[in-house]
Amino acid sequence: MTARTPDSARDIPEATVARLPVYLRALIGLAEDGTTTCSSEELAASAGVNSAKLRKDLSYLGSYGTRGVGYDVEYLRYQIAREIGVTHDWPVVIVGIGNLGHALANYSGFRSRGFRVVALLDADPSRHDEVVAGLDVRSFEELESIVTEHDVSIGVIATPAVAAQAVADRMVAAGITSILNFAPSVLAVPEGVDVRKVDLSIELQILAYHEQRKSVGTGAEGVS
Amino acid sequence: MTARTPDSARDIPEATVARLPVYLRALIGLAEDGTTTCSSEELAASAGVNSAKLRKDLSYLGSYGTRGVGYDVEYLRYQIAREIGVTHDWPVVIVGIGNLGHALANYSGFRSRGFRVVALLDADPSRHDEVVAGLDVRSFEELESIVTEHDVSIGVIATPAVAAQAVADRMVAAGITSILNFAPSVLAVPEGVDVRKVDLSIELQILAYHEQRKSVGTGAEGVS
DNA sequence: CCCGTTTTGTTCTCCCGTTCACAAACTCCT
DNA sequence: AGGAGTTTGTGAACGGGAGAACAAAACGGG
Ligand SMILES: NC(=O)c1ccc[n+]([C@@H]2O[C@H](COP(=O)([O-])OP(=O)(O)OC[C@H]3O[C@@H](n4cnc5c(N)ncnc54)[C@H](O)[C@@H]3O)[C@@H](O)[C@H]2O)c1
Ligand SMILES: NC(=O)c1ccc[n+]([C@@H]2O[C@H](COP(=O)([O-])OP(=O)(O)OC[C@H]3O[C@@H](n4cnc5c(N)ncnc54)[C@H](O)[C@@H]3O)[C@@H](O)[C@H]2O)c1
Repeated sequence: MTARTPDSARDIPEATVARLPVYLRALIGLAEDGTTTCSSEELAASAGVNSAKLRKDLSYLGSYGTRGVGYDVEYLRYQIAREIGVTHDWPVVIVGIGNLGHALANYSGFRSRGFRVVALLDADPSRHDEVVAGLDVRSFEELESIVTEHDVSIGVIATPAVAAQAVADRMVAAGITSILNFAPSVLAVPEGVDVRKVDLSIELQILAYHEQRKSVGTGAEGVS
Repeated sequence: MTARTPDSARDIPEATVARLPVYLRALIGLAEDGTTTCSSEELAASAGVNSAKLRKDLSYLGSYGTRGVGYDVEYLRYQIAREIGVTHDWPVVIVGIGNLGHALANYSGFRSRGFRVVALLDADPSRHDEVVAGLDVRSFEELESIVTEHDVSIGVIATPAVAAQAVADRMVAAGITSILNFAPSVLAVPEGVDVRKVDLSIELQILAYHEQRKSVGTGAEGVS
């Protein structure tokens, strides 16, 4: 049975969870523009969604708005950040410091959005001399000690596809419970470990599918 | 009743479209292993999905299997590739050749999966000397002529977020109708233009949310 | 040639997510 | 203070997708 959870721990729909970061980013943008209050309509426009959907999403977190007025930008921003869990930084390790790994290591958006890269690992010894974004590239063998030392629970895989499953297995064994996978491969992981994949080719192929259909439409298909 | 409409009756659900590239990749993997025939069960396992879902997805394309036998790997592979539209290469331009743009330009997966990078563009003149992955980095001003010359319909944005909307506008004006956006910003585009976004921070924050919930029992940090 | 086995293609049901529409709640103005 | 004007929060309808279950089709063995 599920443990009864005191007061928070309502279960937020997955689709809503996926949009909370978008709202958070929109709120940060509004705050930087000096906006202190916003309506659901304005925030929805900034986030690129329907305002009814936005309100329903926010209602899962609680009643943080004021009817007739709107939302306090700073307050809502904090509440969403707290709900997502990015009021403090999460330590992250990146494995596979090739083309993509370099870009990720140099990505400044990590720090500002609740994450801190604590180690860069690669299996290729010739990479171990290198310093990327102020961090040594270290041996993949150090994974376990680094995970333990920094209490890392999130790992990023940027190795070739053939190595991805083995890297994931090592990560899981070391105690990592969330994996972001950039390699184009299907990962098998135990229950309780979350995997999300980012796959450039799939995104492009989805675009290609729709693109192909657009050009078919130029020849009029007279149903109607 | 669906009459057998070999080319027209395509109303493929979006969720299915998003999985077709995964099936295609699984089939390529099977073919490389020398497998000539596979059941829906095997293919589903390779693709990491439920076999019923796989069969239903494939049924939208047509009846390409043989009952009691399974699917011919090469034949199904071709049919899916044709449906997605990657039997020939799509020309692609990448705008913003910074950290991420370099990685993308060097990514070999483009060629092998139905895409061909025809130009790398950047607004920064100091980058124009560079040659990346055998291509000159060219001025963003050349966008229109390149799009026209190569009949490009797909563009990739890898610029900072502040520049993304302006780049998208120029792309659309130049005739591009599909955009893959790596910048963390919401793009507004006209009807008929498809945008897909890849957002590292959002993926990590979704993982963080679930990670936070996992550790609810273990002594929360900073819960006030 | 016929029957049992295998596996597809499809139907049916359930669940999740989206959207509409509106009552409740708050502010401001007179 | 009271009413008019706003805007939130949510109940309900709707549509699409996931998964179980099964009938139809192909193959092989006797
Ligand atoms: N480059 C891109 O833009 C891009 C885009 C989309 C997807 N990807 C995918 O991301 C992955 C990495 O791409 P890349 O271009 O950086 O490749 P790359 O070959 O440049 O880098 C891979 C790195 O992983 C290291 N590595 C290999 N096996 C390892 C192991 N077992 N443990 C630890 N490290 C290991 C290699 O030493 C190398 O440094 C690939 O799977 C690729 O398909 C890349
Ligand atoms: N580096 C990563 O791993 C990573 C990960 C996720 C998202 N992103 C996002 O991808 C984008 C690029 O990241 P990056 O690290 O490569 O940044 P970067 O600063 O290294 O590169 C950006 C490039 O875009 C060019 N540019 C700026 N304005 C332009 C314009 N108007 N037209 C054409 N080119 C222009 C710049 O000259 C520069 O070369 C950013 O939006 C970033 O948030 C990067």
